[in-house]
Amino acid sequence: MKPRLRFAPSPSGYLHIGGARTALFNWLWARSQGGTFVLRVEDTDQERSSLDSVRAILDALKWLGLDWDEGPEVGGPFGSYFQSERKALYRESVERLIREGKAYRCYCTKEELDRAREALKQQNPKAAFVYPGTCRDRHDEPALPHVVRFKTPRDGSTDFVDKVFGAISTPNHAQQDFVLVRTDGYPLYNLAAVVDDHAMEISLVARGRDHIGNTPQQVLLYNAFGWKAPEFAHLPMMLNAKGEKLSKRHASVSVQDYRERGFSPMGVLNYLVRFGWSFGDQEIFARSELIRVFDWERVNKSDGKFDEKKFADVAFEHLKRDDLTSLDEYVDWVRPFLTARGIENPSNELLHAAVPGIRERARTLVDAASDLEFYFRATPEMDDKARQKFLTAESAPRLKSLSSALAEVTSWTASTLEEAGKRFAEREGLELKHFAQAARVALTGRSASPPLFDVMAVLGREQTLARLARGIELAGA
RNA sequence: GGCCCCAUCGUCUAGCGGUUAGGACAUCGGCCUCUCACGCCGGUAACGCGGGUUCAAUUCCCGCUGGGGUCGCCA
Repeated sequence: MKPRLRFAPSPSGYLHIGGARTALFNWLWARSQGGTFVLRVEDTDQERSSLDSVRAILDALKWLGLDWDEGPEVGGPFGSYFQSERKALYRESVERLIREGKAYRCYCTKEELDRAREALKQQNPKAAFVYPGTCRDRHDEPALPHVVRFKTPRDGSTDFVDKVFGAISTPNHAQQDFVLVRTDGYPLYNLAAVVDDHAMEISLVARGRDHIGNTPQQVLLYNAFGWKAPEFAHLPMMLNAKGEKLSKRHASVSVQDYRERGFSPMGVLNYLVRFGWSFGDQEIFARSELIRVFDWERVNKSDGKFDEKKFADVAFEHLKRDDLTSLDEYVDWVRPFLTARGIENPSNELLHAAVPGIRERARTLVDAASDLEFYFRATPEMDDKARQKFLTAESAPRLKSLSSALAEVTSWTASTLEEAGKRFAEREGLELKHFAQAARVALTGRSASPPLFDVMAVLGREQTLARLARGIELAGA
């Protein structure tokens, strides 16, 4: 049997980096097994769900390349893939439970319960409020406003085997009569997830460890319905540097943030996959390789702390290596970042020529755009400090003779230019370092750039000589 | 507090009874060099504690300690 997996985000914000990791693990397993990856939108909370969030989450998943076989936009045999459109199914299911005495209507109001919860908290801040079962055996009056609660068995235990954590057993007395349906008729997470996972024939549910506590409740539901529960795999949590739940207070937590910061999709995925999963000493993976080697055996149990430095390094590795990011991809990806810097329609040819020289020094696409900018401005922006330090009166005559020497070069390539430069240096009794920085500032406006003769080769004869001329002017003044 | 779970360098991790406890990031030196990077070489740095089991425990078991999750008409 080919596995069916799902990612079931609730559309109440952007795609969280932890959510992206959950999606990734599900996707990887589906892809590696020739299974199906389902995307289901859990929008049963009318208050918090929004279409904008749906849009943002789909966009982020697409950007990451986590494509889904069934779900929004693509449809599938088990639709709708929006829970808000599946109310009838939940209603039917829960009515059956009530009929069979496995669930009951509860007429306690939220206000009453909140008050009780509050009162208990006053008495004992650490005590947890447990619904006392007031309506368990109350006379049923379906016309009155009510929620529906599950009639949790008072004794025994609920067990399941987790693919990551192994056997987990929870005594039923530790559970309470949890709510299945709200007063407004909308189902709650546990009910909707179970009904849908069953209806959509999900065979393995992989999600964050913060869900491990309601797995027993879901297993209870599967049993009550007489359905076979799927397999479960819980992933260790991603914590912030202090070991707390990851929040935007301490780091960027949305996928969109990393996209905007100029990380590549695989850079993001690679960091995420190594968080809680390992493959010997290997740190860097291409997408296809990941699909080939991913498995649950190597998923860790212990939580980890999110490390932006490591993340940045992994992302850089992907941008740097052309076996991981092709030149064409790089050019496509960096283009919007150049546009953001005011460079309209950067030439494809120039980009292809210039990118190889900057990719090993630009840690992100944002840096890359910054490093590339001078190529696209006939008069590059001058860094004042660089100019004062290197475009000195002493440098002017040197640049002048260098310029003349270069003007003689007939075949304008990095190696012929370098030869010409070295011959020039020898003739003048100079070393490269005596004029390289001045030339660099003239050509790029900065004191740091790719190797001088590479820059000249990319710039071309005309631009090189024009920029040197301007540098000489600035230096001579 | 109840219930559940976890425990190797600062961080991510390898290790699945016998290793000089390995790699990566970070950090600190150095090399390379026309700058900045990349790259290369090297250093500092970990098995939480206490009991068992065993000829032998980082590894298996128990306890402790520490950490995390959860206890909603959120998901």
